Amino acid sequence: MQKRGPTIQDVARKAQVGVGTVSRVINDHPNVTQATRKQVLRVISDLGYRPKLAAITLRTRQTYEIGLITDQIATTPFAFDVIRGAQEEAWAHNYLLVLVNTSGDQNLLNVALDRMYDRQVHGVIYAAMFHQPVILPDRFRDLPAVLVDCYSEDCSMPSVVPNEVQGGYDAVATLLRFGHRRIGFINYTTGQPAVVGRLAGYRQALAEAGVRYDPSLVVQADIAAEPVYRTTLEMMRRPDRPTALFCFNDRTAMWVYDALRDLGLRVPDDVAVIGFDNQELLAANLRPPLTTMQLPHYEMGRWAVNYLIVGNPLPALATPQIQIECPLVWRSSV
Amino acid sequence: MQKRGPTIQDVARKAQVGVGTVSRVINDHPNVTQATRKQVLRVISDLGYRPKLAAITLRTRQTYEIGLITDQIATTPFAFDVIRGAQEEAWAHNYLLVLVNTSGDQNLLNVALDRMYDRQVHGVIYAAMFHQPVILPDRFRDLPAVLVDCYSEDCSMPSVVPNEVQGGYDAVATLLRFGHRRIGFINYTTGQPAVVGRLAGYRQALAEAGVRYDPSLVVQADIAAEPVYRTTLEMMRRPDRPTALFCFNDRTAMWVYDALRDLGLRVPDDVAVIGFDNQELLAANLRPPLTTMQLPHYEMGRWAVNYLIVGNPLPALATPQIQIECPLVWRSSV
DNA sequence: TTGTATATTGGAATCGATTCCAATTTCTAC
DNA sequence: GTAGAAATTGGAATCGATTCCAATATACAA
Repeated sequence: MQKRGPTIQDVARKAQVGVGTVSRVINDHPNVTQATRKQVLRVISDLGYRPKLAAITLRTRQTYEIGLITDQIATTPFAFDVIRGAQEEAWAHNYLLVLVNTSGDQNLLNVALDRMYDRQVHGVIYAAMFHQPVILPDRFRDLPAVLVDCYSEDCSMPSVVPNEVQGGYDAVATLLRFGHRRIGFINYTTGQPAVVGRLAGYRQALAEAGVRYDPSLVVQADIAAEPVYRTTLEMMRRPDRPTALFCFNDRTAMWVYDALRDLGLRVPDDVAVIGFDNQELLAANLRPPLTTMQLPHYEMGRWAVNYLIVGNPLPALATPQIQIECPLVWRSSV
Repeated sequence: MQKRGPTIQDVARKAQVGVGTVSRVINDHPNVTQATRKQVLRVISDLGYRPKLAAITLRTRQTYEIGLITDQIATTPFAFDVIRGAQEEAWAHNYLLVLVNTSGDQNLLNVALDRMYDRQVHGVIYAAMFHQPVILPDRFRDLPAVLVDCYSEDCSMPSVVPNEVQGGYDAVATLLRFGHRRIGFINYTTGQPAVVGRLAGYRQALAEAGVRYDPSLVVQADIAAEPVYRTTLEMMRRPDRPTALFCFNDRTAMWVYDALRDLGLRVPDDVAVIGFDNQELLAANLRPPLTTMQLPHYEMGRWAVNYLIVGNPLPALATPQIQIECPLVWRSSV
């Protein structure tokens, strides 16, 4: 319920020109003399006139908004970085972000898409909570859309995901560079891309360094305090225990820290530890602060928005499937 | 760049009725016979017609959107819970959330407000990163607005913040109920509402339980690993060391855990620990999981949106200054 | 000076809904 | 069967911008 505010008609009348002229001034179109332009601008600022987006949209079908649909709120604050990246990129283009969370409910997702459609958003981003394949309703075809941290297996939609292989590779390569040869990998149990990708990176780094792959150094554990704690104890009590541990994520590393401390092993002197995700809250606050691989949520958010607004940077691929690097974040656990 | 999509005119023509009648059907207005209603609905679904929001807005000035402006992205994922709460409440009312982050830049804030104004949003929420007084540009008066996790000192704008006193009180009361009499409080160094409020709660709980207030049990430390670690060591090496520790936040508690472990003290058997904030990522994953007071970010987000949409629940107060309780989250550190 | 090309300008038509009023139909009571 | 009230219905006006076309003003060349 806002008060009405002046319209372009009011400006035109007060400036004694036609509405067309005012419009030309506002939109920096040619064919306006300096004199009239100045005159019109003065009236605009006198009146505090601001064009109403609804009217512009009706005429031009431009909404200057991007819809962001997130599938689920995990306890992890990942979604937030995607939102942040998307918002900043949108802002840089004079767009705004419109948010919906579907809590993983397929019906809600359809309703959300309808809403986006009704608003004539410029495009929609669908962001998953962790890197995974997804199956999406056909409704998505009616709108320009990009997938973030997920992908459709038939590659029918543009997507942007982290480069898990490179992340695993760089993590392990870093440990190798520090002279470690026996590197334990505490992986997660599922078959999701993060799990298989990082393992592939691990093996590739080993291979390139000429270190034989020892399957007994790779274990799988549920991501929970006790399983990880126990698994770590077991692995580190072996006579041929590793000198470095690559952890599936930062939470895992946190429990690994606990186990190591209880074994009297010091990080990084006795054992080097490297994590994954770069969850600031954990990684930066552990003692010692955790060296880890950063998931590029922020960059994925930016990329998606940029793709929707400025278009495909790789015109060769109709529906690009992008992977973004996971950079190393250096702290002091290696 | 969407394809045009059918309009209300198309529906009217195909259903052989006037546009007014179609509008009446869509909006469930009276004075339409069952027969025509059914007929119109059939055409609507045949055509896949959906009313375009821009046109509705132009006519009715209703946008069904709420703007959410956040001041700064801290490392803490608090903002996210506010967003989540606001989004869910908005969705429940058929509204959508529009996001902007200003990174604490006052200029950006003004631009953001202009954008919200141009969009004729129904109302705006300004959310701070931690509980604090704020000074805001006058531009805010032009739009219905609510402050979240902050307030204007002259009480000129409605606001909703956590009840710090109650939080501190309940935390300490809980420890007292478990028989603790010497309760240490590791507070933060600033004079922000959280610091003074929780201390007031601490003292009030003690007083009500008839326990004398011992200033030497209250210390202030910067929120960083080493200061907290050292402070904890000092306090716990005293002969009259406390049997329970109330920590300013969960990160603090995490470092307190470290210090206690290094002193050979066990949680909760030797020392009870209670935190504040309920940052899931930390509190739930510590060993043992941390009992803590929850900051009501989600609820504040909801409250703010609800206030903007359905209006003031306390008509007695023109600009309500709401405090929301911080509930205890029970885990196993007490 | 005059004719032509070019630069400004005003204002009607348009986007797609809602809303209101007048016209028509249906219902009620006698 | 008919007057009067009540229920439907169609469609013009409206919201506030952009855009296009015709009208006017100005510049330029011969």
